[in-house]
Amino acid sequence: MKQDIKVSVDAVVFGYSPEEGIQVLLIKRKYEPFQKSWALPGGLVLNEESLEEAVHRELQEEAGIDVNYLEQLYSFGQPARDPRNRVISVAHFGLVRPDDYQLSAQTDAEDVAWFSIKRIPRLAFDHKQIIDVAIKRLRSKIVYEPIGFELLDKEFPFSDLEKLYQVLLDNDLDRRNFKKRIMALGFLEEVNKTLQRKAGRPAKLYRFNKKKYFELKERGYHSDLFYS
Amino acid sequence: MKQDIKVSVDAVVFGYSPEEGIQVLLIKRKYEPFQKSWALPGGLVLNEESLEEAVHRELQEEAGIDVNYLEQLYSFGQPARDPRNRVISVAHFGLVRPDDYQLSAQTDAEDVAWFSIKRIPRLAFDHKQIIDVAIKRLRSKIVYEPIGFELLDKEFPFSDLEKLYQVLLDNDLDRRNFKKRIMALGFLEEVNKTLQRKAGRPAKLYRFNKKKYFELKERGYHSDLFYS
DNA sequence: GCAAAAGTGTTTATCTTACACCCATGT
DNA sequence: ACATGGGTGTAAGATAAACACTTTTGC
Repeated sequence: MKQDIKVSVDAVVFGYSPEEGIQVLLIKRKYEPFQKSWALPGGLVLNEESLEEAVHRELQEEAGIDVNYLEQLYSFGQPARDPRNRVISVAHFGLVRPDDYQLSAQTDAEDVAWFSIKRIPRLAFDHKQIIDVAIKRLRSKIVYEPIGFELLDKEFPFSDLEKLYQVLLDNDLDRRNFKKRIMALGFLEEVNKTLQRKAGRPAKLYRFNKKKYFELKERGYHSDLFYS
Repeated sequence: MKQDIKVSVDAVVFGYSPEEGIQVLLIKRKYEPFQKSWALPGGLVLNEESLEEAVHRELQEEAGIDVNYLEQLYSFGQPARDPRNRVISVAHFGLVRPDDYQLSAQTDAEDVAWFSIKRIPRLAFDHKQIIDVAIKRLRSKIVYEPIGFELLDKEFPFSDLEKLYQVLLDNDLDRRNFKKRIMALGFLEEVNKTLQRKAGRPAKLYRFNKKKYFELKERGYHSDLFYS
């Protein structure tokens, strides 16, 4: 009757680009079970490392990336979720700017790639479910915490932010009202540059001032970004 | 280098009474480590049971109660949180009407009791931290989901709900505005009874209509109970 | 000069807040 | 009759929503 359960971590890492929308990072498994299936990066926790450390290590080992935002998502522990042994997975949720890294399959993975969340292949284990939970978390979190910025370039045109919110919340939002609301929050600042991506008028660039955000937050200031 | 980590569940079960405020269920440990310390009910997950089942079982075994609301809270996995082996605890968050049960220490616990969250004794392991996270979750969740009703009698005077929200959010709320908002949500219904607890005019009793709530929720209806 | 994307204010409607007195009961 | 807790509406202020034309660039 001795307990025989293993503990792993998995990471749902989201990226974004105005062309591809929201993407998720997947690896192709090198070994059984689910050999050659796409799956979330992750693996067993080592005896001496924290859960977070395990996630960072696995992301490094399997995909060669380093997220700039990470939080715990949920622990998945159904007895039958792994066909071999019982494995409880502490799933995490991460955000990264895809352009910051060149993906490279490392030791444990045969391949790594970004997939649009609209076209996710069949996945190993219960990883599809985990992604669904993560997407829900992303959608709900983005309305009350400024995590969207972690997905955009450090300096970005305002329209990127607009598109990100539209893609995530898929409601048409009024550009003028959106800008008013965001600017009223007080932590977005204009940098003195412009960017032109294709045609059209060049866009001013903006930057998320994280320090200012935390100052405002400290002062008991609270405001949802959107109520809709 | 084989993984040597155990998996446990712990439960932060909240109760409420208008006199005592928010209370948390604790047990006094029978065995080492932390023998005779107060601690959260919980214990190792069995090989064949789900995490939720483990929580229900432990609550039954240690305190003789059955919660009517339960959700996963967070997994605590710092390598040093248990002095013996490494144990990862999947903490849960539960709500119960204290009057529904007579607490009774069972096999693994020497004692069980409710403690006001204002007077929590020194606890075993990192359980104080876990409770802090749970309180935060309770406070934040009660503003956007009607979980408060799980803490009140099935039929309750409106003032109980008022007091619950005041205690939790500790802001003075306007009784008239509060009632308007709650009633506008459309899932609280008057039952045709009154209750008199001490002096004063007898209070009408109300009931949370869970079915109506889920109907409204299905229809894409969303509304925060409070923004403050 | 026209297509493409960025930039920008005002008015109206809705929602939130502030506020105070009367009612029904027990003692 | 008074103390205790329960019940109730309205007006002012704040916030969100609706709405469309001009600007700057590349081709």
